[in-house]
Amino acid sequence: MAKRVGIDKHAVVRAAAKIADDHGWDALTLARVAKKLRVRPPSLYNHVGGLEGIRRELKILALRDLNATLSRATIGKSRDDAVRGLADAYRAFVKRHPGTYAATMVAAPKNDPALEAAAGDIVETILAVLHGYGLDRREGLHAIRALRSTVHGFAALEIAGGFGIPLNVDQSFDWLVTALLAGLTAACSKRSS
Amino acid sequence: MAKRVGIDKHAVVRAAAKIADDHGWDALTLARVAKKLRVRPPSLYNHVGGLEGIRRELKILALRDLNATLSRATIGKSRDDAVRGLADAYRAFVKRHPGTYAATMVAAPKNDPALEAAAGDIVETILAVLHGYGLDRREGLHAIRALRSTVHGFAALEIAGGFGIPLNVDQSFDWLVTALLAGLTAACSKRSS
DNA sequence: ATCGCGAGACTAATAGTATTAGTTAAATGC
DNA sequence: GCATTTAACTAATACTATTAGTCTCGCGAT
Repeated sequence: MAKRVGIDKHAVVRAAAKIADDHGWDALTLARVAKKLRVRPPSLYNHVGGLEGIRRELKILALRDLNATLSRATIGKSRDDAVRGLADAYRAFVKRHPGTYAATMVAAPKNDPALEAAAGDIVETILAVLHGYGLDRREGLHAIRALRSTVHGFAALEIAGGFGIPLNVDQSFDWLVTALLAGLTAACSKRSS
Repeated sequence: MAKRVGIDKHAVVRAAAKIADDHGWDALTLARVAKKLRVRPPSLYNHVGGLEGIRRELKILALRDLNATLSRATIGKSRDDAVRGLADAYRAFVKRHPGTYAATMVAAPKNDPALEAAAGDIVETILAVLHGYGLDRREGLHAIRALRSTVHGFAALEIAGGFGIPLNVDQSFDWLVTALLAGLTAACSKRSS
């Protein structure tokens, strides 16, 4: 028999990421991953916990990659510059890796330390970006949620084809981020008054 | 044989909506819909075009229901009041009908007049709400995208369990809408200057 | 009232999915 | 060099959607 093809967990997850990005989240099946790796589907169980396991691994990978991307996009910047850099990087990541990003949105079971750590790191990254606005912790958390909601919502609608009208999408995104920055500045000045 | 159970397309779609809302979008299968209607899966093909057909019908239903909800929430209001009413109604709809709402997010094939009409109606509704700000058409379309992105993003993250930190979610939503209103007002005054 | 036919249910069969159990051979460790 | 572990396999099970073909109920026309 053909033995020791030489795959490991990392190879499985990378193959899964490529399939999800190239053909959509729904195309991510064990059969397809196995085919790409030139292996029979049951063999994958030696490396990952079935389809659910692959999705979980992919989610962790996606959160880490996203965090790395966001961190890289904000070094040396502060306040509005940093927020714009973060927003642009976030949106670019989603457009570049739609399937991988979709993995971050699937509901996950509780008590998964690796997953929670990866998610928490992103919160930390965004919190650091917002630090320059001098918001207190409570306002900062509201602002994080607002920023995530805004960018996620726009990117999600964009890749779902939700923007049918022929109007420049980059400009719309810029408009949205500008509006949010105005709100952020307003919250900032309200606090300092 | 058991004949003439008495189901029609509408009954199928309603059953599908209930399943999606109660057990999640992924639980929407032909087998499950058939079971709920006390019918064998192939019988459903007499009323809808398979699973894809059910999803399409559900998407149309969802868009119409959402539009009706949004319209109802904004009558008699204008400007910030109307936007807040719209945002609250949108979020409430998503929380009340998560599966139905998920149907609105699935990619659909082009050239589907019923679908495009339903989607266009929502754009019209939001555009009417934004009319009070005196934005030109281009700004208005940017604002629509911003508003949709914002509310969709927040609601999507909320039902996906993306807000793990113990901080009042209603307050966060209010914070976000307020920030967006600040941006909207800023865009409005910039134009009138 | 009954005949005919279409609508709407059914059964059977196919193909694709994940998953588990049990097997075998290759690579690794002593 | 031998034993053990690892990683592949095959086979089988239980889902899923879907198509084809059948049957019968009920309605409309005669």
